[in-house]
Amino acid sequence: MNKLKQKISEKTIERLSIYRRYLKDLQKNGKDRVYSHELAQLVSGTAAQVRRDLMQVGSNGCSSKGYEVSMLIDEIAKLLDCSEKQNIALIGVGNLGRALLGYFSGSRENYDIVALFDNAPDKCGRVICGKRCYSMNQLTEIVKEQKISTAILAVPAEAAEETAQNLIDAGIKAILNFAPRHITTRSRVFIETLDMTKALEKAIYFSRKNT
Amino acid sequence: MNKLKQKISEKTIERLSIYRRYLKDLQKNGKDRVYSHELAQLVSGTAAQVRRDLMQVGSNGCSSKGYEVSMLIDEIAKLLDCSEKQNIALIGVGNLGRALLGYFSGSRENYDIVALFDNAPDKCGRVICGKRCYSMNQLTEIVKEQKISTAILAVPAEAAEETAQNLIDAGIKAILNFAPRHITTRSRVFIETLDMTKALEKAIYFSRKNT
DNA sequence: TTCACGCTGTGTAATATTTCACAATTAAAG
DNA sequence: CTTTAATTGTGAAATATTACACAGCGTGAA
Repeated sequence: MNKLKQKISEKTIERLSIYRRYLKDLQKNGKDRVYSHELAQLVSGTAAQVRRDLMQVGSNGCSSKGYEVSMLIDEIAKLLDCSEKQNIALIGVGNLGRALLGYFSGSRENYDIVALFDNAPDKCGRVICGKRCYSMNQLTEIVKEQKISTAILAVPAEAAEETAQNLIDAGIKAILNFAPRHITTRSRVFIETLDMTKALEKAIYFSRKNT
Repeated sequence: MNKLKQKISEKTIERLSIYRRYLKDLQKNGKDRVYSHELAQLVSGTAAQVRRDLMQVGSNGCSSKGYEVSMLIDEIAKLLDCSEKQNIALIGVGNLGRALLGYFSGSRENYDIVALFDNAPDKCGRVICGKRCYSMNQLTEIVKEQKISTAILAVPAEAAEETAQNLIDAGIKAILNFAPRHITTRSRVFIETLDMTKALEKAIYFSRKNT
């Protein structure tokens, strides 16, 4: 029934994350069923697209009653989440880094920032927002010790590439990069860049085109 | 020569922004020519793709010498930038908002954050990082007064949709949304959502899939 | 000049992603 | 039970995006 291991596209993974967040809201509000066209609005997509996405998680929609919210959440979790909680490192504890620390701290079930890294002497050694800050030369050690799989990179642009390489060398498997640099690597590490400058310039461009 | 007004895709606009940032670096370093395959590395793309992108800005590449850096920068600016500097509003002056304010302040030539908005009484009325913070009910007034075209939305998820609607009503033409909510609207306003939670969950997912 | 090389510009092919459209299924009403 | 209305799952079409491949041109060397 479940066609095992057809690779799921990045776009679908992104949408699944969005669906799940909304489904959890629905659950909180006591709604226990949902239709594909309701989810479609969330991503400015079509109902058919939603159904295709959900098929890939082994969907269990019911004709004319839609999908069961709690089951969908479970199915998506089975796909997106690892069985054990994922440990995340935050690299760079400047203004942006601290904001991200606050943003990602709290009620996350399946991942958590467990270590900070920064070379500034006034930061490393300290505990910031409840997390210990280490210097970069402890990276490999801590990554191993805490089984950290993923890093959030919030260092200045000039330091991004070198730092990313250090992360890769330390055994990190994925990087969420906030520095305005697209990082290239020949390794199999997954790098997702959230380029805020690019996004703002794009928004400014289309502010004039969408009359 | 320049085939007027074939619509340029969002993806191309994003890449152009990235090319330009790199080109400015090259210029600073005294390099005055660049090949399409050099730019291709930046976006993990192919040389052909870069050449297609550059064609759309009216490219002027020269066989066997590549593109002239300063001319490319000018051509891209002619496409991406407006003639006058764009005024930006930042909505939500929490931790993330302040970090974004720092991030986007400084040496930007073609846009600038000129006004902050937040309803917290300890913030509105004050000047933060050199920018005045207003309360949300002054929005329409200030947007008109300062000719603000674009807003950066950094409010909590619960407030995102309502605030976005207020922005649209006030005449904003584009929104860069940092709240973890996908905002739907029937208006022609351009909305770009930078969904950090989605991005992190995606990174975590692929940290396990990329062997 | 002539040749060889390397790069651009672009038609065409290939791939990825989304949408359409409809048979099958379920629920509910009569 | 039969009919009606609504929704799912999915093949096939449509669209969007990327990559290939090569003609043509400029450059530099002989």
